[in-house]
Amino acid sequence: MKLFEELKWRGLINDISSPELEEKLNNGGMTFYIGTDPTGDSLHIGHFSSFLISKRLKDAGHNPILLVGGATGLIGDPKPNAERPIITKELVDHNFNALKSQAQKIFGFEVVNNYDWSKDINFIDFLRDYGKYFNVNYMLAKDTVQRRLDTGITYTEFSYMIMQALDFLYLYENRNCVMQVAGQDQWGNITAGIELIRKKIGKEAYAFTMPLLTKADGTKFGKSEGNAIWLDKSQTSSYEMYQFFLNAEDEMVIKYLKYLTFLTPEEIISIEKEHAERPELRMAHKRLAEEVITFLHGKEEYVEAIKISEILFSGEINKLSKEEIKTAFKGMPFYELKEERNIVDLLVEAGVASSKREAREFVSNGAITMNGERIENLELFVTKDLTVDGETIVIRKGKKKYHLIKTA
RNA sequence: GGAGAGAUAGCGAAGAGGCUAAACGCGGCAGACUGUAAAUCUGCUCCCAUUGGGUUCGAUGGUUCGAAACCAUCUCUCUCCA
Repeated sequence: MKLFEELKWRGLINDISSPELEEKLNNGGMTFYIGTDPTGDSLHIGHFSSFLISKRLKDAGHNPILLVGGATGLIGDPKPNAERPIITKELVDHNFNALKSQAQKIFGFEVVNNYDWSKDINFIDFLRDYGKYFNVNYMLAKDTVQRRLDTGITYTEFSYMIMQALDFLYLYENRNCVMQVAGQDQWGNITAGIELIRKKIGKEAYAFTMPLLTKADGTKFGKSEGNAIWLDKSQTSSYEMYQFFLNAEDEMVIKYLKYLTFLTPEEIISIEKEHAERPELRMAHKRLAEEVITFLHGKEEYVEAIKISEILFSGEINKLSKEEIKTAFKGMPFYELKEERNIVDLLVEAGVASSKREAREFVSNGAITMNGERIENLELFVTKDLTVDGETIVIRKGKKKYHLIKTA
């Protein structure tokens, strides 16, 4: 399978700037860029899918540049319904450095910052040298702007696409970067760039976008119990990530395999077949988790994640040895129990519940187990005698959320 | 600058003086059923509390026994006009 055909098969191509891109992609040798804004200080699973595509292109002989938007991050990409709050330069700076080091560590990409070439453009030159190439009517027609016309959009965010177009132009002229790859929501910004390059220097630039990865119900992919899945294992442990993929909806799992792994089409097709026959075994989910965790955290972490999962879901925590407990919960944050506590107070203090009211609700619902045993007594007094190994109490809320209590 | 409309809990959206801690929908969190899935059903979802209490409806003042609702001023948003 040639590169383009494979990308298409994986469902990674949403829009494409021109038909001749197919051949160019297959031939290799293009320098391209993919961008993200430093709105947070860590990469999450959403970045992962788009950065992986860069890796795929790199492996096929293209040359990726990762742009982290130190300048565009100061402006804000228009969201569908609301203006973004402006964030401080210090924060953007901090986020930039964090994302840069993560991206280099995980993917090994060259990282550039659009602040470097945007910061010195003065307003008059900007209007004379670039503003003349943007027709407001054309800008208004963009989807990102259209959607904001009745809720309002400031000049600042309206200008975002110009900044992104300037980036493309700059990289084209200075780095011979002829292609941009991004999520489908960037299409408007990208075509603004292609247009600028054509008008200002008379050159042809290319781009394609990938569909945004969603869950089966169309909502955002990459959240678990309200928390984002981060790529850094200190923020999202391998165990949590394993659980995230294992819990993925059946109807999406094959799509995720295509998006998020380097398994060959043949392998994925055979997994799909197996999954269709025995969905309850969740072979596809397990393979997905294996591929992603191994790529991000390494084989050892993956093995560890499985081990922890098996122990926790066997429900027989009280049968574990001290050593096994240690292994299972290695690296998991814990709450230190200093003195004896009523169960309700403990749940709040340990962060299991957010208020006593909620803590009572959990207990009366039967959502709380302690060392594998369901707690239903609101008056229960938690003492050292309740530890499973002399120092640890394992609290489970609901089916999947675990908390550790250690006694001093 | 002028004329209208609006601002309600995480979001959307009712409410037009006491029955309102505020309908309904979404989202979120639990429970049941399952395969640690989906769908479905049930409960919870401002804060603290065992009954009960405390703070809310853009902001600040006021009218009233009593205001999210009425009045005044202010802030912000949208639509239209020049």
